[in-house]
Amino acid sequence: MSVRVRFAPSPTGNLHVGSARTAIFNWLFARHHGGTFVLRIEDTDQERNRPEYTRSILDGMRWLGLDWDEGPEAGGDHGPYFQSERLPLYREALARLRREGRAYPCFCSPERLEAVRQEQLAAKANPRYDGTCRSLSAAEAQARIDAGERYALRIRIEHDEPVTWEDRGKGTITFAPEMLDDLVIAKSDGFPTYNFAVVVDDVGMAITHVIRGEDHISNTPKQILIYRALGAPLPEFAHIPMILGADRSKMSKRHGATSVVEYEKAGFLAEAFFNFMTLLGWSPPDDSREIYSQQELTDLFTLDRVVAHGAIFDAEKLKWMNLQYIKALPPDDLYRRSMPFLEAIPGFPGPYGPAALRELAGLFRERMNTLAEITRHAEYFFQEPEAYDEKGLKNALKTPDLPAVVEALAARLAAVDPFAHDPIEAAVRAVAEGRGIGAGKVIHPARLALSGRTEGPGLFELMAVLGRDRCVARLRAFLDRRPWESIQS
RNA sequence: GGCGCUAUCGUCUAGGGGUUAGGACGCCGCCCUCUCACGGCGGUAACCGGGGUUCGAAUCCCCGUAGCGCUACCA
Repeated sequence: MSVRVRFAPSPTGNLHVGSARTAIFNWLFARHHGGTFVLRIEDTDQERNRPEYTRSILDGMRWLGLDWDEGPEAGGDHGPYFQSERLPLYREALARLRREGRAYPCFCSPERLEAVRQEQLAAKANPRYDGTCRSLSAAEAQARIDAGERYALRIRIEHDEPVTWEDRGKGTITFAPEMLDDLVIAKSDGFPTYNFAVVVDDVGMAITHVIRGEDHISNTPKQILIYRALGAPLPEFAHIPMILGADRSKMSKRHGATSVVEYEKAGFLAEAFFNFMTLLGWSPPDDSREIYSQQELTDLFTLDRVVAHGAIFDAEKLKWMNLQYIKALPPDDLYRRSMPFLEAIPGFPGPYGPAALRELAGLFRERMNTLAEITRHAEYFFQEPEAYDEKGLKNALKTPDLPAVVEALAARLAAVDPFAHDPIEAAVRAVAEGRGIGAGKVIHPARLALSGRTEGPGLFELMAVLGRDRCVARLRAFLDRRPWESIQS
Protein backbone atom coordinates (compact mmCIF):
# COMPACT_ATOMS: atom_id res chain seq x y z
CA MET A 1 0.00 0.00 0.00
CA SER A 2 1.44 3.33 -0.96
CA VAL A 3 2.06 6.10 1.52
CA ARG A 4 -0.50 8.86 1.87
CA VAL A 5 0.13 11.71 4.27
CA ARG A 6 -1.59 15.01 4.81
CA PHE A 7 -0.99 18.49 6.06
CA ALA A 8 -4.11 20.09 7.51
CA PRO A 9 -3.72 23.74 8.48
CA SER A 10 -6.49 26.01 9.73
CA PRO A 11 -6.69 29.30 7.87
CA THR A 12 -6.56 31.38 11.01
CA GLY A 13 -3.29 33.09 10.15
CA ASN A 14 -0.32 33.03 7.83
CA LEU A 15 1.70 29.85 7.55
CA HIS A 16 3.31 29.48 10.96
CA VAL A 17 6.90 28.35 11.35
CA GLY A 18 5.77 25.37 13.42
CA SER A 19 3.14 24.36 10.89
CA ALA A 20 5.65 24.76 8.11
CA ARG A 21 7.98 22.29 9.80
CA THR A 22 5.13 19.80 10.11
CA ALA A 23 4.34 20.33 6.44
CA ILE A 24 8.00 19.86 5.51
CA PHE A 25 8.32 16.57 7.38
CA ASN A 26 5.12 15.28 5.83
CA TRP A 27 6.26 16.34 2.39
CA LEU A 28 9.70 14.83 2.84
CA PHE A 29 8.17 11.58 4.05
CA ALA A 30 5.79 11.42 1.10
CA ARG A 31 8.45 12.23 -1.48
CA HIS A 32 10.97 9.86 0.06
CA HIS A 33 8.50 7.01 -0.26
CA GLY A 34 7.08 8.06 -3.58
CA GLY A 35 3.76 8.59 -1.81
CA THR A 36 0.99 11.15 -1.95
CA PHE A 37 0.99 14.45 -0.11
CA VAL A 38 -2.50 15.74 0.59
CA LEU A 39 -3.37 19.28 1.61
CA ARG A 40 -6.60 19.72 3.53
CA ILE A 41 -7.91 23.03 4.81
CA GLU A 42 -9.56 22.79 8.22
CA ASP A 43 -11.84 25.76 7.96
CA THR A 44 -14.69 24.80 10.25
CA ASP A 45 -14.00 27.43 12.87
CA GLN A 46 -16.38 30.12 11.68
CA GLU A 47 -15.09 32.69 14.15
CA ARG A 48 -11.41 32.64 13.40
CA ASN A 49 -11.17 31.58 9.78
CA ARG A 50 -10.36 34.11 7.10
CA PRO A 51 -10.37 33.08 3.45
CA GLU A 52 -7.32 35.24 2.66
CA TYR A 53 -5.26 33.10 5.00
CA THR A 54 -5.93 30.07 2.84
CA ARG A 55 -4.34 31.96 -0.02
CA SER A 56 -1.43 32.96 2.19
CA ILE A 57 -0.83 29.41 3.41
CA LEU A 58 -0.86 28.09 -0.15
CA ASP A 59 1.61 30.79 -1.18
CA GLY A 60 3.85 29.99 1.75
CA MET A 61 3.93 26.33 0.83
CA ARG A 62 4.72 27.06 -2.78
CA TRP A 63 7.49 29.39 -1.68
CA LEU A 64 9.00 26.52 0.29
CA GLY A 65 8.69 24.21 -2.67
CA LEU A 66 6.09 22.02 -0.98
CA ASP A 67 3.88 20.88 -3.82
CA TRP A 68 0.82 18.84 -2.97
CA ASP A 69 -0.69 16.06 -5.02
CA GLU A 70 -4.24 16.48 -3.80
CA GLY A 71 -5.93 19.50 -2.33
CA PRO A 72 -6.97 23.03 -3.19
CA GLU A 73 -6.03 23.99 -6.75
CA ALA A 74 -4.75 20.45 -7.31
CA GLY A 75 -7.92 18.36 -7.20
CA GLY A 76 -7.89 14.66 -6.38
CA ASP A 77 -10.17 11.69 -5.86
CA HIS A 78 -10.62 12.10 -2.14
CA GLY A 79 -12.15 15.55 -1.96
CA PRO A 80 -13.53 17.91 -1.13
CA TYR A 81 -10.38 19.24 0.50
CA PHE A 82 -12.01 21.99 2.51
CA GLN A 83 -13.65 20.75 5.67
CA SER A 84 -16.39 23.30 5.23
CA GLU A 85 -17.47 21.37 2.13
CA ARG A 86 -17.40 17.99 3.80
CA LEU A 87 -20.41 18.43 6.06
CA PRO A 88 -22.49 15.77 4.29
CA LEU A 89 -19.70 13.27 4.87
CA TYR A 90 -19.64 13.99 8.60
CA ARG A 91 -23.42 13.81 8.83
CA GLU A 92 -23.43 10.48 7.10
CA ALA A 93 -20.81 9.06 9.46
CA LEU A 94 -22.70 10.44 12.44
CA ALA A 95 -25.97 8.92 11.28
CA ARG A 96 -24.32 5.58 10.79
CA LEU A 97 -22.84 5.59 14.28
CA ARG A 98 -26.25 6.40 15.77
CA ARG A 99 -27.91 3.70 13.79
CA GLU A 100 -25.34 1.23 15.06
CA GLY A 101 -25.76 2.41 18.61
CA ARG A 102 -22.15 3.56 18.81
CA ALA A 103 -23.20 7.13 19.43
CA TYR A 104 -25.95 8.53 21.62
CA PRO A 105 -27.57 11.89 22.18
CA CYS A 106 -26.54 13.79 25.28
CA PHE A 107 -28.84 16.43 26.70
CA CYS A 108 -26.57 17.63 29.47
CA SER A 109 -26.31 21.40 29.60
CA PRO A 110 -22.92 23.06 29.31
CA GLU A 111 -23.54 24.49 32.77
CA ARG A 112 -24.05 21.10 34.32
CA LEU A 113 -21.05 19.67 32.53
CA GLU A 114 -18.94 22.54 33.77
CA ALA A 115 -20.14 22.02 37.33
CA VAL A 116 -19.24 18.34 37.20
CA ARG A 117 -15.85 19.22 35.83
CA GLN A 118 -15.17 21.66 38.63
CA GLU A 119 -16.21 19.11 41.19
CA GLN A 120 -13.85 16.53 39.75
CA LEU A 121 -11.05 19.03 39.57
CA ALA A 122 -11.61 19.96 43.20
CA ALA A 123 -11.40 16.28 44.08
CA LYS A 124 -8.05 16.21 42.25
CA ALA A 125 -9.44 13.79 39.74
CA ASN A 126 -9.15 13.71 36.01
CA PRO A 127 -12.26 15.44 34.63
CA ARG A 128 -14.44 13.18 32.50
CA TYR A 129 -18.05 12.84 31.48
CA ASP A 130 -20.16 11.22 34.19
CA GLY A 131 -22.32 9.26 31.74
CA THR A 132 -25.67 10.75 32.67
CA CYS A 133 -27.22 10.34 29.24
CA ARG A 134 -25.43 7.15 28.37
CA SER A 135 -28.17 4.87 29.59
CA LEU A 136 -31.17 6.83 28.35
CA SER A 137 -33.54 4.53 26.51
CA ALA A 138 -34.00 5.07 22.81
CA ALA A 139 -37.61 5.97 23.38
CA GLU A 140 -36.84 8.51 26.05
CA ALA A 141 -34.10 10.09 24.00
CA GLN A 142 -36.37 10.34 21.00
CA ALA A 143 -39.07 11.91 23.13
CA ARG A 144 -36.74 14.61 24.34
CA ILE A 145 -35.52 15.26 20.85
CA ASP A 146 -39.10 15.55 19.64
CA ALA A 147 -39.73 17.97 22.46
CA GLY A 148 -37.12 20.19 20.93
CA GLU A 149 -34.36 19.72 23.48
CA ARG A 150 -30.88 20.58 22.29
CA TYR A 151 -28.42 17.72 22.31
CA ALA A 152 -24.90 16.79 21.38
CA LEU A 153 -23.80 13.40 20.15
CA ARG A 154 -21.38 11.35 22.18
CA ILE A 155 -19.50 8.29 21.18
CA ARG A 156 -20.13 5.21 23.31
CA ILE A 157 -16.86 3.77 24.59
CA GLU A 158 -17.32 0.07 25.07
CA HIS A 159 -14.11 -1.18 26.58
CA ASP A 160 -12.07 -0.43 29.63
CA GLU A 161 -8.66 -1.33 28.41
CA PRO A 162 -5.83 1.11 27.98
CA VAL A 163 -5.45 2.67 24.57
CA THR A 164 -1.94 2.21 23.30
CA TRP A 165 -0.08 2.65 20.07
CA GLU A 166 3.43 2.50 18.67
CA ASP A 167 4.24 6.07 17.90
CA ARG A 168 6.81 6.41 15.12
CA GLY A 169 8.24 9.43 16.86
CA LYS A 170 7.89 8.65 20.54
CA GLY A 171 7.72 4.91 20.93
CA THR A 172 4.94 3.16 22.82
CA ILE A 173 2.38 5.55 24.27
CA THR A 174 -0.36 4.37 26.60
CA PHE A 175 -3.41 6.07 28.04
CA ALA A 176 -5.24 4.45 30.95
CA PRO A 177 -8.98 3.80 30.41
CA GLU A 178 -9.86 6.18 33.24
CA MET A 179 -8.50 8.94 31.08
CA LEU A 180 -11.00 8.35 28.32
CA ASP A 181 -14.69 9.15 28.30
CA ASP A 182 -17.63 9.31 25.96
CA LEU A 183 -16.45 12.30 24.02
CA VAL A 184 -18.66 14.60 22.01
CA ILE A 185 -18.46 13.98 18.29
CA ALA A 186 -21.22 16.34 17.18
CA LYS A 187 -22.03 19.65 18.76
CA SER A 188 -25.60 20.70 19.45
CA ASP A 189 -25.50 22.82 16.31
CA GLY A 190 -24.99 19.63 14.34
CA PHE A 191 -21.39 20.37 13.42
CA PRO A 192 -18.78 17.69 14.03
CA THR A 193 -16.13 18.28 16.65
CA TYR A 194 -12.52 18.62 15.62
CA ASN A 195 -11.43 15.13 16.60
CA PHE A 196 -14.33 13.55 14.79
CA ALA A 197 -13.88 15.56 11.62
CA VAL A 198 -10.19 14.77 11.52
CA VAL A 199 -10.79 11.05 11.74
CA VAL A 200 -13.59 11.03 9.17
CA ASP A 201 -11.31 13.00 6.85
CA ASP A 202 -8.24 10.90 7.42
CA VAL A 203 -10.26 7.75 6.84
CA GLY A 204 -11.96 9.23 3.79
CA MET A 205 -8.67 10.41 2.37
CA ALA A 206 -7.05 7.04 3.04
CA ILE A 207 -4.26 8.57 5.08
CA THR A 208 -1.69 5.96 6.05
CA HIS A 209 0.62 8.06 8.23
CA VAL A 210 -0.47 10.87 10.50
CA ILE A 211 2.60 13.02 11.08
CA ARG A 212 1.88 16.02 13.27
CA GLY A 213 3.09 18.07 16.22
CA GLU A 214 3.36 16.45 19.62
CA ASP A 215 0.72 18.80 20.95
CA HIS A 216 -1.68 16.32 19.35
CA ILE A 217 -0.58 13.34 21.42
CA SER A 218 -3.47 13.64 23.82
CA ASN A 219 -5.92 13.83 20.94
CA THR A 220 -4.67 10.54 19.61
CA PRO A 221 -6.38 8.13 22.03
CA LYS A 222 -9.66 9.91 21.41
CA GLN A 223 -9.17 9.60 17.71
CA ILE A 224 -8.23 5.95 17.99
CA LEU A 225 -11.53 5.35 19.74
CA ILE A 226 -13.30 7.05 16.86
CA TYR A 227 -11.43 4.95 14.30
CA ARG A 228 -12.60 1.86 16.16
CA ALA A 229 -16.20 3.02 16.30
CA LEU A 230 -16.03 3.70 12.60
CA GLY A 231 -14.54 0.27 12.01
CA ALA A 232 -11.68 1.88 10.13
CA PRO A 233 -8.07 0.68 10.10
CA LEU A 234 -5.64 2.74 12.15
CA PRO A 235 -2.96 4.74 10.40
CA GLU A 236 0.57 4.99 11.73
CA PHE A 237 1.03 7.92 14.07
CA ALA A 238 4.22 9.94 14.30
CA HIS A 239 4.34 12.85 16.70
CA ILE A 240 7.15 15.23 16.04
CA PRO A 241 8.66 17.67 18.53
CA MET A 242 7.64 21.30 18.72
CA ILE A 243 9.59 24.31 17.63
CA LEU A 244 10.24 26.56 20.59
CA GLY A 245 11.10 30.17 21.24
CA ALA A 246 14.28 31.19 23.03
CA ASP A 247 12.63 30.63 26.43
CA ARG A 248 11.64 27.07 25.49
CA SER A 249 7.94 27.79 25.33
CA LYS A 250 5.81 27.29 22.24
CA MET A 251 6.90 29.73 19.59
CA SER A 252 4.72 32.82 19.60
CA LYS A 253 4.68 36.41 18.44
CA ARG A 254 6.76 37.67 21.30
CA HIS A 255 9.61 35.48 20.11
CA GLY A 256 9.86 37.46 16.90
CA ALA A 257 8.84 36.47 13.42
CA THR A 258 6.58 33.42 13.53
CA SER A 259 5.19 33.26 10.04
CA VAL A 260 6.98 32.02 6.99
CA VAL A 261 6.07 35.05 4.93
CA GLU A 262 7.97 37.27 7.34
CA TYR A 263 11.14 35.36 6.59
CA GLU A 264 10.50 35.66 2.90
CA LYS A 265 10.07 39.42 3.24
CA ALA A 266 13.19 39.64 5.38
CA GLY A 267 15.23 38.31 2.49
CA PHE A 268 15.72 34.70 3.45
CA LEU A 269 16.08 32.23 0.60
CA ALA A 270 13.43 29.53 0.53
CA GLU A 271 16.03 26.82 0.04
CA ALA A 272 18.00 28.02 3.07
CA PHE A 273 14.88 28.20 5.17
CA PHE A 274 13.87 24.73 4.09
CA ASN A 275 17.31 23.34 4.84
CA PHE A 276 17.36 24.98 8.25
CA MET A 277 13.89 23.82 9.22
CA THR A 278 14.66 20.26 8.21
CA LEU A 279 17.64 20.17 10.53
CA LEU A 280 15.44 21.28 13.42
CA GLY A 281 14.57 17.99 15.05
CA TRP A 282 15.99 15.77 12.35
CA SER A 283 19.53 14.93 11.34
CA PRO A 284 20.99 13.14 8.36
CA PRO A 285 22.99 9.94 8.85
CA ASP A 286 26.18 11.84 8.11
CA ASP A 287 26.18 14.53 10.74
CA SER A 288 29.21 16.40 9.44
CA ARG A 289 27.43 18.47 6.82
CA GLU A 290 24.87 21.23 7.21
CA ILE A 291 24.00 22.22 3.68
CA TYR A 292 21.68 19.90 1.81
CA SER A 293 19.58 20.39 -1.28
CA GLN A 294 15.90 19.60 -1.18
CA GLN A 295 16.58 16.53 -3.30
CA GLU A 296 19.27 15.25 -0.96
CA LEU A 297 17.00 15.78 2.01
CA THR A 298 14.24 13.90 0.25
CA ASP A 299 16.56 10.97 -0.39
CA LEU A 300 17.84 10.93 3.19
CA PHE A 301 14.70 11.61 5.20
CA THR A 302 13.39 8.90 7.52
CA LEU A 303 11.18 9.22 10.58
CA ASP A 304 13.49 7.18 12.79
CA ARG A 305 16.03 10.00 12.71
CA VAL A 306 13.58 12.55 14.06
CA VAL A 307 14.50 13.48 17.63
CA ALA A 308 12.02 13.29 20.48
CA HIS A 309 12.56 16.67 22.09
CA GLY A 310 11.66 20.21 21.14
CA ALA A 311 14.05 22.53 19.35
CA ILE A 312 14.65 26.23 19.83
CA PHE A 313 14.45 28.21 16.63
CA ASP A 314 17.87 29.86 16.40
CA ALA A 315 17.63 32.79 14.03
CA GLU A 316 21.42 33.29 14.17
CA LYS A 317 22.06 29.91 12.65
CA LEU A 318 19.37 30.54 10.05
CA LYS A 319 21.21 33.71 9.04
CA TRP A 320 24.46 31.83 8.72
CA MET A 321 22.79 29.22 6.58
CA ASN A 322 21.16 31.88 4.44
CA LEU A 323 24.57 33.39 3.79
CA GLN A 324 25.85 30.03 2.64
CA TYR A 325 23.06 29.92 0.09
CA ILE A 326 23.53 33.54 -0.98
CA LYS A 327 27.21 32.90 -1.56
CA ALA A 328 26.40 29.98 -3.80
CA LEU A 329 23.91 31.87 -5.96
CA PRO A 330 24.88 32.32 -9.62
CA PRO A 331 25.40 36.04 -10.40
CA ASP A 332 22.21 36.36 -12.39
CA ASP A 333 20.14 34.74 -9.66
CA LEU A 334 21.69 36.91 -7.00
CA TYR A 335 20.83 39.97 -9.04
CA ARG A 336 17.32 38.85 -9.86
CA ARG A 337 16.50 37.84 -6.29
CA SER A 338 18.03 40.99 -4.83
CA MET A 339 15.91 43.15 -7.08
CA PRO A 340 12.97 43.66 -4.72
CA PHE A 341 15.36 44.87 -2.07
CA LEU A 342 17.33 47.08 -4.42
CA GLU A 343 14.12 48.68 -5.59
CA ALA A 344 13.47 49.73 -2.02
CA ILE A 345 16.50 52.02 -2.03
CA PRO A 346 15.63 55.71 -2.45
CA GLY A 347 16.99 56.89 -5.76
CA PHE A 348 16.91 53.46 -7.39
CA PRO A 349 17.89 52.75 -10.12
CA GLY A 350 19.83 55.96 -10.56
CA PRO A 351 22.04 55.95 -13.65
CA TYR A 352 22.71 52.22 -13.53
CA GLY A 353 21.79 49.75 -16.21
CA PRO A 354 21.20 46.04 -15.66
CA ALA A 355 24.86 45.14 -16.08
CA ALA A 356 26.00 47.63 -13.45
CA LEU A 357 23.25 46.59 -11.06
CA ARG A 358 24.28 43.01 -11.45
CA GLU A 359 27.84 43.98 -10.53
CA LEU A 360 26.56 46.01 -7.65
CA ALA A 361 24.60 43.12 -6.17
CA GLY A 362 27.69 40.99 -6.48
CA LEU A 363 29.64 43.43 -4.31
CA PHE A 364 27.51 42.48 -1.33
CA ARG A 365 27.25 38.76 -1.91
CA GLU A 366 29.43 37.86 1.04
CA ARG A 367 28.40 40.83 3.11
CA MET A 368 24.73 40.13 3.67
CA ASN A 369 23.06 37.47 5.74
CA THR A 370 19.73 38.27 4.15
CA LEU A 371 18.94 39.81 0.78
CA ALA A 372 17.12 42.61 2.56
CA GLU A 373 20.39 43.84 4.00
CA ILE A 374 21.43 45.06 0.58
CA THR A 375 18.92 47.87 0.95
CA ARG A 376 21.05 49.50 3.62
CA HIS A 377 24.41 48.32 2.35
CA ALA A 378 24.03 49.81 -1.10
CA GLU A 379 22.34 53.10 -0.24
CA TYR A 380 25.27 55.29 -1.18
CA PHE A 381 25.29 54.04 -4.73
CA PHE A 382 22.01 55.86 -5.23
CA GLN A 383 22.44 58.87 -2.99
CA GLU A 384 25.34 61.13 -2.17
CA PRO A 385 26.66 60.44 1.31
CA GLU A 386 25.10 62.98 3.63
CA ALA A 387 27.59 62.56 6.43
CA TYR A 388 30.94 60.94 6.96
CA ASP A 389 31.70 58.40 9.60
CA GLU A 390 33.40 60.14 12.50
CA LYS A 391 35.94 57.45 13.22
CA GLY A 392 36.72 57.38 9.54
CA LEU A 393 37.39 61.11 9.55
CA LYS A 394 39.72 60.81 12.51
CA ASN A 395 41.55 58.11 10.69
CA ALA A 396 41.72 60.13 7.50
CA LEU A 397 43.52 62.89 9.38
CA LYS A 398 46.43 60.50 9.75
CA THR A 399 47.02 60.93 6.05
CA PRO A 400 49.49 63.75 5.71
CA ASP A 401 48.14 66.65 3.68
CA LEU A 402 44.80 64.95 3.23
CA PRO A 403 43.20 67.51 0.87
CA ALA A 404 46.13 67.36 -1.50
CA VAL A 405 46.01 63.57 -1.58
CA VAL A 406 42.32 63.53 -2.30
CA GLU A 407 42.71 66.15 -5.01
CA ALA A 408 45.55 64.22 -6.56
CA LEU A 409 43.41 61.11 -6.58
CA ALA A 410 40.48 62.94 -8.15
CA ALA A 411 42.69 64.33 -10.88
CA ARG A 412 44.28 61.01 -11.57
CA LEU A 413 40.97 59.13 -11.65
CA ALA A 414 39.54 61.61 -14.11
CA ALA A 415 42.04 60.31 -16.64
CA VAL A 416 41.61 56.58 -16.01
CA ASP A 417 40.30 54.76 -19.05
CA PRO A 418 38.75 52.29 -19.13
CA PHE A 419 37.36 52.90 -15.69
CA ALA A 420 37.76 49.34 -14.47
CA HIS A 421 39.21 47.53 -11.48
CA ASP A 422 42.82 47.11 -12.57
CA PRO A 423 43.44 50.55 -14.05
CA ILE A 424 41.75 52.08 -11.02
CA GLU A 425 43.99 50.14 -8.69
CA ALA A 426 47.04 51.25 -10.64
CA ALA A 427 45.94 54.86 -10.36
CA VAL A 428 45.30 54.71 -6.63
CA ARG A 429 48.62 53.04 -5.95
CA ALA A 430 50.41 55.52 -8.14
CA VAL A 431 48.99 58.39 -6.09
CA ALA A 432 50.19 56.76 -2.89
CA GLU A 433 53.59 56.10 -4.32
CA GLY A 434 53.88 59.57 -5.75
CA ARG A 435 53.38 61.05 -2.32
CA GLY A 436 55.46 58.47 -0.53
CA ILE A 437 52.65 57.11 1.64
CA GLY A 438 51.12 53.69 2.09
CA ALA A 439 48.23 52.73 -0.15
CA GLY A 440 45.94 52.47 2.86
CA LYS A 441 46.43 56.16 3.49
CA VAL A 442 44.72 56.81 0.18
CA ILE A 443 42.26 53.97 0.14
CA HIS A 444 40.57 54.62 3.45
CA PRO A 445 39.95 58.33 2.99
CA ALA A 446 38.76 57.57 -0.52
CA ARG A 447 36.21 55.06 0.68
CA LEU A 448 35.05 57.55 3.26
CA ALA A 449 34.67 60.32 0.71
CA LEU A 450 32.84 58.05 -1.70
CA SER A 451 30.51 56.24 0.66
CA GLY A 452 30.65 58.06 3.96
CA ARG A 453 31.53 54.75 5.54
CA THR A 454 34.52 52.85 6.81
CA GLU A 455 33.38 49.45 5.70
CA GLY A 456 32.12 47.98 2.49
CA PRO A 457 33.27 46.32 -0.69
CA GLY A 458 36.84 46.58 -1.93
CA LEU A 459 37.52 50.13 -3.03
CA PHE A 460 38.48 49.37 -6.61
CA GLU A 461 35.40 47.35 -7.42
CA LEU A 462 33.28 49.88 -5.61
CA MET A 463 34.71 52.65 -7.77
CA ALA A 464 34.27 50.67 -10.95
CA VAL A 465 30.55 50.31 -10.27
CA LEU A 466 30.11 53.88 -9.10
CA GLY A 467 31.69 55.18 -12.29
CA ARG A 468 34.36 57.76 -13.01
CA ASP A 469 32.24 60.90 -12.93
CA ARG A 470 30.57 60.12 -9.63
CA CYS A 471 33.86 59.16 -8.06
CA VAL A 472 35.54 62.36 -9.06
CA ALA A 473 32.53 64.46 -8.08
CA ARG A 474 32.28 62.88 -4.64
CA LEU A 475 35.97 63.30 -3.96
CA ARG A 476 35.69 66.99 -4.84
CA ALA A 477 32.51 67.36 -2.79
CA PHE A 478 34.42 65.92 0.13
CA LEU A 479 37.10 68.57 -0.39
CA ASP A 480 34.51 71.33 -0.58
CA ARG A 481 32.79 70.25 2.58
CA ARG A 482 36.01 69.85 4.56
CA PRO A 483 34.27 67.59 7.11
CA TRP A 484 37.53 66.71 8.86
CA GLU A 485 37.69 70.23 10.26
CA SER A 486 34.81 69.54 12.62
CA ILE A 487 36.66 66.65 14.15
CA GLN A 488 38.62 67.17 17.32
CA SER A 489 41.36 64.63 17.61
C1' G B 1 -4.80 19.26 40.12
C1' G B 2 -4.71 15.04 36.44
C1' C B 3 -2.48 12.81 32.23
C1' G B 4 1.27 12.68 28.57
C1' C B 5 5.97 13.82 26.34
C1' U B 6 11.04 15.26 27.00
C1' A B 7 16.12 15.85 29.26
C1' U B 8 24.26 15.61 25.68
C1' C B 9 28.19 22.27 25.02
C1' G B 10 24.44 28.97 25.52
C1' U B 11 21.74 26.95 20.74
C1' C B 12 20.87 22.85 16.72
C1' U B 13 22.60 17.96 17.11
C1' A B 14 25.85 12.97 16.52
C1' G B 15 26.83 8.94 19.42
C1' G B 16 25.09 5.24 22.81
C1' G B 17 27.46 -0.36 27.88
C1' G B 18 34.46 0.55 27.60
C1' U B 19 35.10 7.17 22.84
C1' U B 20 40.52 12.25 24.27
C1' A B 21 31.86 12.42 24.06
C1' G B 22 32.17 14.22 17.38
C1' G B 23 30.07 18.16 14.03
C1' A B 24 27.49 22.98 13.22
C1' C B 25 25.84 28.10 14.96
C1' G B 26 27.51 31.70 18.44
C1' C B 27 31.64 33.60 21.14
C1' C B 28 37.23 34.35 21.68
C1' G B 29 42.21 34.32 19.41
C1' C B 30 45.49 34.00 15.18
C1' C B 31 46.15 34.17 9.79
C1' C B 32 44.55 36.35 5.07
C1' U B 33 43.65 41.63 3.94
C1' C B 34 42.62 48.56 1.65
C1' U B 35 37.98 48.42 5.65
C1' C B 36 33.92 45.29 6.53
C1' A B 37 32.66 40.64 5.29
C1' C B 38 34.09 35.87 3.33
C1' G B 39 37.68 32.13 3.98
C1' G B 40 41.59 29.20 6.75
C1' C B 41 43.54 27.59 11.50
C1' G B 42 43.04 27.13 16.74
C1' G B 43 40.28 27.68 21.31
C1' U B 44 35.84 27.94 24.71
C1' A B 45 31.81 24.83 26.22
C1' A B 46 27.77 19.35 27.57
C1' C B 47 26.00 13.78 29.06
C1' C B 48 19.75 17.24 34.94
C1' G B 49 20.11 14.74 40.14
C1' G B 50 19.88 10.17 43.03
C1' G B 51 19.59 5.05 43.28
C1' G B 52 19.86 0.20 40.78
C1' U B 53 21.79 -3.55 36.98
C1' U B 54 26.94 -4.42 35.40
C1' C B 55 33.79 -5.90 35.80
C1' G B 56 32.32 -1.13 33.64
C1' A B 57 26.64 3.56 32.71
C1' A B 58 26.42 9.54 29.68
C1' U B 59 24.26 5.05 27.25
C1' C B 60 19.73 0.04 30.20
C1' C B 61 15.93 0.21 34.56
C1' C B 62 13.54 2.92 38.65
C1' C B 63 12.67 7.33 41.43
C1' G B 64 13.13 12.47 41.75
C1' U B 65 13.53 17.27 39.58
C1' A B 66 12.74 20.56 35.71
C1' G B 67 10.72 22.13 31.04
C1' C B 68 6.93 21.69 27.66
C1' G B 69 2.16 20.03 25.93
C1' C B 70 -2.93 18.56 26.59
C1' U B 71 -6.71 18.83 29.93
C1' A B 72 -13.92 22.17 25.76
C1' C B 73 -20.36 21.01 22.50
C1' C B 74 -11.91 25.47 19.99
C1' A B 75 -9.27 23.75 16.13
